[in-house]
Amino acid sequence: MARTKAFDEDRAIDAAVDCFWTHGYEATSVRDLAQAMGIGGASLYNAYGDKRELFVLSLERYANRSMRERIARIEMRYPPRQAIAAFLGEIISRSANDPDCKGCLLVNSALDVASRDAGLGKAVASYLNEIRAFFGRSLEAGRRTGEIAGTIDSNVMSAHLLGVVLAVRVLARTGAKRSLLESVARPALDLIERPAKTRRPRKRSKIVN
Amino acid sequence: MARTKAFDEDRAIDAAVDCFWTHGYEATSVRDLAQAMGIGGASLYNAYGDKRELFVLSLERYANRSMRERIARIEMRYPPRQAIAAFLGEIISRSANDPDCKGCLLVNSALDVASRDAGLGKAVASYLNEIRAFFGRSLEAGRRTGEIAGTIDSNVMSAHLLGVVLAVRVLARTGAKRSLLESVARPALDLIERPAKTRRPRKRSKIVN
DNA sequence: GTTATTCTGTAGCAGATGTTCCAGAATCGT
DNA sequence: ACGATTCTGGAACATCTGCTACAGAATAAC
Repeated sequence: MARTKAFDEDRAIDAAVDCFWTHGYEATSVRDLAQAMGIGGASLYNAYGDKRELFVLSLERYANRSMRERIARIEMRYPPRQAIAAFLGEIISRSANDPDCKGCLLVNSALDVASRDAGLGKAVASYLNEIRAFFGRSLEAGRRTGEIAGTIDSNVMSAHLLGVVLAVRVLARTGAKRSLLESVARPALDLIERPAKTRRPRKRSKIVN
Repeated sequence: MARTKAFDEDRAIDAAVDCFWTHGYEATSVRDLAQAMGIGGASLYNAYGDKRELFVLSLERYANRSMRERIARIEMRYPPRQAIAAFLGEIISRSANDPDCKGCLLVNSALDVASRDAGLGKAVASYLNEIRAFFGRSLEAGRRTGEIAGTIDSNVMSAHLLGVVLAVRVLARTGAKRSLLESVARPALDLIERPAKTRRPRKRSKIVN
């Protein structure tokens, strides 16, 4: 027994994600948001309560549609070691073909807003930890199948791989070339290749796109 | 034949650095700056011209007093491979004992402002490249002295090491624990240890503080 | 001491910020 | 058709933004 909303909430959130992603939290005004979402300011406050609450929703939406989707898709499609390479390769490709230098919303937020808002900081850290957990799972699975050397500590290496992701996304935001991004990742990929017991020609893992 | 400035320009710039460092470019207002610097708004504009110009000066000041000082000091004091370990160790220590989660002004700026201002973006990228150059020099020198394996490509590895620095500083800003930061760096440090030609017990390089 | 020049505090500008208020429009159950 | 309830556009709020105008204070050369 009430008037129905005249806008698609999902599309609206996607527009909000895009705003925050491109310009950051502080530099995105509520009016920018409302215009991009195609609604008035009153509707925004009625539907989402607050700029900050809308940002929290946007983070969650981004995590679901971008990060978690990627992890699930890759984890399903590739065996463990290739999954790691595919993940890094995809991040690098995304970052290299990123004319607006948007980078990753989660990483951007980590530096932009997480330090000033403890709650958001915890949320961001938790999202980043999901990436680390993916690497951890893949490393353990790879060790079981023998794709990955048993000498590798998956707790340590998963943190290192998360670090590679962060570094790539930071450099991408400064407009770095693809070759630099690949150099950042290359040694980490080499590390998780099964080291030959007997000397044989080093085969470099192709970065999957 | 004119009135002298009533404030210490160096101290004032340091205060500005601190503001930008803690709160970022956008979230630091000219009034915040003026108050922290202990001067009036008019003096600020008279002496530095602009908020953006003051930021450029602050970046340079920070680079000189923090990054370049560290590089010069470490490069002078340690042999190549230890210099790399010492640099990473110092970054980690700084980041672990950073109650305000300030991180690194250059890295913060890379995400905060570099994407919206091409000029600042180039400046930040250039500063970051100085870190990479330091790693490159150290790797080459280490190869000459035999501390570092000749199989290591210093162009690739220097980018990777820069990546570790970036990752540590990003994670530090989200309040990560020291153990996580050390995990991020550990595999990179292991990589630049001279690999034994004959099997012998792996010795881990201590992270120099 | 005069004078030219530079500095400094205060006040103010126009515009943007996050948020709220309110009258009216649209919907649903009855 | 009615009433209760929810949504919507626009105007308005107080505050903040970067920046400037201006009058006066402090200096250094003469």
